[in-house]
Amino acid sequence: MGILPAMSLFHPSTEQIELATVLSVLGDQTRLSIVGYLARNEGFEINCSRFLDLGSKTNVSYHLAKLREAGITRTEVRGTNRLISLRRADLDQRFPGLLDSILASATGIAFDMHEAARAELRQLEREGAASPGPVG
Amino acid sequence: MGILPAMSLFHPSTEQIELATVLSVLGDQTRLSIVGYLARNEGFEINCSRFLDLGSKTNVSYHLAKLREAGITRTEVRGTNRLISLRRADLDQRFPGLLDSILASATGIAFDMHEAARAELRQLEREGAASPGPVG
DNA sequence: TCAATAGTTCAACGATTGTTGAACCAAGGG
DNA sequence: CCCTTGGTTCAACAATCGTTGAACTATTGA
Repeated sequence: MGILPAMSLFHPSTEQIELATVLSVLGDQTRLSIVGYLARNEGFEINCSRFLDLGSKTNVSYHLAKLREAGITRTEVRGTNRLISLRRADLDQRFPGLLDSILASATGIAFDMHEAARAELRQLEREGAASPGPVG
Repeated sequence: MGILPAMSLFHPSTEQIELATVLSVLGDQTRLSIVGYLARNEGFEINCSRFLDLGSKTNVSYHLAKLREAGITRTEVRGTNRLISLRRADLDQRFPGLLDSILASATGIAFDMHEAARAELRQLEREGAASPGPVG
């Protein structure tokens, strides 16, 4: 329908991010786990499959869409896969201190994705061309 | 049925308060309004009827129960009515900074209960026996 | 004692949520 | 070119949510 070059995904602008929406979207263990993982791995390129042990492929897709539509994460299309990142700056600007206090409160929850995965991630970053610097 | 002196309402202990529950319960405009009002009126005796312009009696009762069961508010039975208060100390202990950042982020929302009501409240506090000091 | 007051419980409802499998689509790599 | 890989869309589902009016309970005050 659209004549847009590469159908990009919807992201609310910073101003459009709603507190009640952010809170209700974050009021879910799975999503909290995803956000916690993203927070501890900022600067790395995280794609959807990284969260497959939190649910089925469909399910992860569902939760990531919720996070994106709420303005909590950004999803950039990179070839055949999506890179997910926290919209930390935007959230900090809109709701100062909120994300940090939530992340701090969330420590010790199940988003402690098995170390195997994290090690593998580092390994991939190392041997892949990508540097661990900020995405984009 | 119970042999308890005065069937008190259920309140989770501080340790039992769950982050995801708090966030999802606060992810609702009506509840956010209630909590905002309670925060700006700490020390005053607030009863359920104070929130009647946010919904029907049944509805307010429903939301207040949600807040209480999540550990966000405390409800004490005082004669024929209930006094509602924020469990600020408990929340601060469990999730430091969280409540404050939410309240700060929530400013400017509809929980700006018409000034008439606030004036009336002060009036009642003044002419009633109760002092405006901390409840309890 | 009787009635008013403050609030809860109940049953019902339509709407939204989280989850799933099957089908689908869009790049890239052999 | 075909097929694999990474991810979305769809239809369906059971479960929970927010809302309502009617009935109910409990306490207080005349």
